[in-house]
Amino acid sequence: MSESFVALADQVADRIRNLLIFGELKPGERLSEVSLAQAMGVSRNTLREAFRSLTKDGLLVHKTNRGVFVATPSMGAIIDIYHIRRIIECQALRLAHGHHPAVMRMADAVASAHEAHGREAWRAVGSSNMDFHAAIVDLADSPKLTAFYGNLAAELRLAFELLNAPRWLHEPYIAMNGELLAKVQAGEVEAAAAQLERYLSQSERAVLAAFSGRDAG
Amino acid sequence: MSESFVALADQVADRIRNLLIFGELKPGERLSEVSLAQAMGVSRNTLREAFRSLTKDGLLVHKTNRGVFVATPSMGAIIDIYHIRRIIECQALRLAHGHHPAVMRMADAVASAHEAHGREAWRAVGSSNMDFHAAIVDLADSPKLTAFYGNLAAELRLAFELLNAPRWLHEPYIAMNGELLAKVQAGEVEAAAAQLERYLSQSERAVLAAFSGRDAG
DNA sequence: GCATATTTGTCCGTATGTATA
DNA sequence: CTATACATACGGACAAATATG
Repeated sequence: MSESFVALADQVADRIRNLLIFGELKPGERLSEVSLAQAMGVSRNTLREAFRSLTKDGLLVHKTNRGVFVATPSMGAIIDIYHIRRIIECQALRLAHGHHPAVMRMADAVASAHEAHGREAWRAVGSSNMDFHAAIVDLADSPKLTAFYGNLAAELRLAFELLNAPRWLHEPYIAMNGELLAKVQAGEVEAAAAQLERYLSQSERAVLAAFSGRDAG
Repeated sequence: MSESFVALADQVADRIRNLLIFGELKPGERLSEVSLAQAMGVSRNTLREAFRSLTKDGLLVHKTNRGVFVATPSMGAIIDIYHIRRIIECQALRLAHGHHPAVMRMADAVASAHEAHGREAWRAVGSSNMDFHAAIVDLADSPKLTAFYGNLAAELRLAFELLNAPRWLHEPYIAMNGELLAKVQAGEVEAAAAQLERYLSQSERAVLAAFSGRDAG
C-alpha cells in the first residue's frame, strides 16, 4: 500500500488535475502561486514543481513573468487531437483480437454509459465514453501510447468543460460505441476501424461547431 | 530574436538534454542536485524544476529519496517505442502527399546521411536518420504528435548510446531511407508504408539483439 | 505617462527524513 | 548500529517584470 510513495509535488499535481477534470478550475483562469500554495498547504517551490508537470501535460500554460493559467484549448488544438485520435485509435482497433482484456473494459464502459444515460447524468456519460476510447487505445498494449492518450483526453476534457453542453456532446455516441464493441467482438476489425474513422470525424465536427458558436466575441 | 524568453529552468533542462544526446551523461548515471546546481550556476530549486521536465520526457528517472538518474531504456521500453513508431510513422506515410514540405526535409536528411557516411561519421549518420523519421512524422501535420515523437526519439537515442555500436545500428538504413523517399515522391504511399513496416521491424530486431548481447551480467 | 502594489523568478539557509557506507 | 551524505521540503529574501490606480 505504501509501496510507491509519491513525492509531494506529484500529489499536488494530481490534486490540481482533479480540480481541472471536475471543472472546478475553469479554462483561462489564473493560478496564483502564493494563494494556491497556501490553500494546499505547500511551499511555493513545491507548487512550482507541480506546475511544471502539468504544463508538460498541456493542462496549464505558462506565460513568462505572468504566471500559469488553465489551458484554453484552441480550435487548432482540437483539430490536432482528433487527427491524432484517428491515427491511434483506428490503428489500435485494426490490431485488436476479440478476446483482449481491454475489450471487457470497452464493454464495461458501454454498460456504464447506458446506466448513466438512464439517470440523465450527461457528464457521467461523457466519462464512460472517454473510458471506452481509452480502452480502445489499450488494445495496442503500449504503456507509452496509453500515457500519451491520457494527456490528449485530459485536454479534450477541458474543451468539453468550456463548451458546457454535455448531453449534446456525449449522448449521440452511446449507441455507436455499442456497435463498435459488437464489431470488435465479432472480429470485424477492419469494419470497426472504418466506422470509428467516420465516428471521430462526426464528433470532431460537432465539437468544432459548438466551439465556433460559443460566445463569439 | 529575444521574442520568446525561456525560463531559466527550461534553459537548464535544454542543457542537460544536450549532455544526454551527446552522450556526456551515461544511462544509469546519478545526477547530484548540489553538484549539478553548482556546476551550472543555478539554485537547487531551479535544477529540480528542470529535473521534473526531463523526468516527464522519460529521459531521467526519479527514485524517491534517492535522486534522479539518467534513464536506462529497458528492453520492454524499446519494444514499446518501435511498436508506436510502426503505428505513427506508417500512418503518417499513408496520409502523405508528395509535395508536402516535410518531404524536402526527408530528402535533406538522406543527403546529409550520405555525406556523413562518406566521412564514416556514424553518429552523424544516426542523427540524420532520426531527422528523416522526424520528417516522416511531420507529414501528419500534427504539432502534438511531433512533440510526442520527439520524446520517443530522445529515449531511443539513450538506447543507442548504451549499445555503443553506431555503425552497425545506423549504416544499413541509409539506402532504405533513399528508397522510401523515392516511393513517397512517386506518390506510392501504400507501398512506402508497407516497406517502412518491414524496415522498422528489422531495425527493432537489430536493436534488441544488440541489447540482449551486451554485458550480460 | 507615472508611481505604486502585486506577482513571478530565483536564490539561500535550514530542518527533517531516508538511504548507504 | 552508527555515522555520514543526500534528497526533500519549507520559509524568507530580493530583483525584475507586470498590473493597477
